[in-house]
Amino acid sequence: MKWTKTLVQTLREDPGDAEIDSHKLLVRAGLVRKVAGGLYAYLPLGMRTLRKIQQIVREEMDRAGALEVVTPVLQPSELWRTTGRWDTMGPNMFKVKDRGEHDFALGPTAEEVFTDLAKGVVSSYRQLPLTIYQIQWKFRDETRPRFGLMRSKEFLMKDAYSFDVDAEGADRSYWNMYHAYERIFSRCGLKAVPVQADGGDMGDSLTHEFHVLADAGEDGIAWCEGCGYAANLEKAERRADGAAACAPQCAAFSEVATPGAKTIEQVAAFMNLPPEAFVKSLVYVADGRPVMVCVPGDRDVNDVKLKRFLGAKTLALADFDTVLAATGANAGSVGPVKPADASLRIVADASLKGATGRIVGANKDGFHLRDVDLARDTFLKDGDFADLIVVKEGDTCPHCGKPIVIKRGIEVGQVFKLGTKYSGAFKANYKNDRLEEKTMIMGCYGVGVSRTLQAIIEQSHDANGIVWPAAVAPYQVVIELLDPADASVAKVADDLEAALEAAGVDVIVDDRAERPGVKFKDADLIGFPVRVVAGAKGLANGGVEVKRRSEDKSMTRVVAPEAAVETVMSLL
RNA sequence: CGGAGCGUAGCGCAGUCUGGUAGCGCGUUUGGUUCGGGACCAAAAGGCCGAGGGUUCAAAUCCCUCCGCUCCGACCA
Repeated sequence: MKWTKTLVQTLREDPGDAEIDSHKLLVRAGLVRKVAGGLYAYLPLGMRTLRKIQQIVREEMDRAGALEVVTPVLQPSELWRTTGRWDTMGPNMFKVKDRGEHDFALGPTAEEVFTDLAKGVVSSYRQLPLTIYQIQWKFRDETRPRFGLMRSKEFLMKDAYSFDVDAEGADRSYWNMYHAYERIFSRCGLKAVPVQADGGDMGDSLTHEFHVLADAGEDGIAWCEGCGYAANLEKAERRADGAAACAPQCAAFSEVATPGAKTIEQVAAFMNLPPEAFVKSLVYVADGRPVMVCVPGDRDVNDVKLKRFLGAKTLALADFDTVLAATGANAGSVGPVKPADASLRIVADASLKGATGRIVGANKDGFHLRDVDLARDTFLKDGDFADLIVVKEGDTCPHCGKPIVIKRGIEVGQVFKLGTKYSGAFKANYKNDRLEEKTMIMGCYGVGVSRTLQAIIEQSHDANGIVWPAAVAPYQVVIELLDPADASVAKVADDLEAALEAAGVDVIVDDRAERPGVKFKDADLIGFPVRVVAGAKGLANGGVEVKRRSEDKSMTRVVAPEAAVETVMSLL
């Protein structure tokens, strides 16, 4: 391909609305252009890379035995009502009506469609196990699209769904996809790590997210250098060491006036004590009933863990009136000792078990209690303690006891055991060999294709631009034809282009009448993995110059034009 | 959905406070000189100043309404 025959428009300056490097580079290198907030057009270079990632995904899915299909973007509301998600997905889903006032969704995912499809197509155990997938555009009405393709309203996603006769089969399907994902990301030149994640509405289901570690990542990941434990912060556990008792014996609790001090920070400053000396008490409403949660003063409640522990369907912080009614005080002065509502359920983080000598809210505005012994002064029982806080850097790894570090990650894929949540709702059954009706066991598996494109850039760039892994580069090789007007030099470039194309290499020839500096800058910005320079001066000095994008200029190899193909191939 | 900021040429921005008829850099086009890491000179094209309404002799500029975008937070398969 000749540069002048395709459409490459690079920008010298960063786009004003881009925040992170990969977003800036996507636009500057001419891969995408914004159409509107969260909506992007892919230009030829971006399209080529997107297709290469798709192709890798497709090949690995096929290799794993999954079958490609495609289902409509536009999905009838009936399917979503079957699982109740028409309502529970809420405003995240784009909803539209046809002229007959029938409701449709622009698919944000496709569990319903695929389950319904499998129900219609599968009737016998002989057809199972089955994994089907598609690569299709998905739509989410994001509250805040940001970071370019990372969080957009429309994105390309590969979603796969497995159907099995039993739990063991579902397990095999799960790990089959898990390993396919390892291959996909590895072939994309990405270091993606599987981390344990929360199953959301799916209960204790096994699920892993694949994350590309990057400072720009939106998810926090707890990471143990000791044993390799990796978990999304929503899920991450810690080993809670028992609280130390005060010595030799605790005084009875007493009231302290703390006028105007609402937050732990304020009370801690007022009493001149560290936040750890306090117990932070928050009132939530779980399935319509208020619940108080106690955590150490310097820690945050993990809503996901709390929701799971309470077995609640809905969970949110209580409003001020509810807090007042439950405790007798306004937020900022509430605590687990004698709340106004004596039947208020109280739970506490495991690290508070045995805690003594703590300061808690007095359930009376402007007052706190000191020297509180949780066992002595509250009705907390052993069963009310659980791991309920967000893991922090330095916490103890639950498996090996080493300290945990916190990293940031970009989620590029997730594998998920669904069980019978969807197949049950749709009565997606099959007949076993004894003519019994059985429900299929499902799993679902997603890869964010467009997001992966950006994650690759985020993980592989330098000050000059993108450094594409060869497998996903828009072109693997750029030939810098420095003297396009010189017929003999142009012929060298043409011959090399033809020879490389014959060898199956994607190559672009920069045949623009630009100065060399401009061409080099653009080549670095776009990040073609291998660069060949064909110039009159170089040819007079022995041949063409070959180097990798990732290499310093000093690594440049000068080779005779006839030998260039071999050199290039060895560098890819 | 709360808080903050911004909408002026394809891109990045100034001009707005203090109203007087539109500017800079990059990019684009033409000509010339250059030519191995984003050259220089000359000329040119390109704007309903986000939209609508109001004030005024006069509005990019002041006032009102709406829309869009970005950031922080909340939320998030």
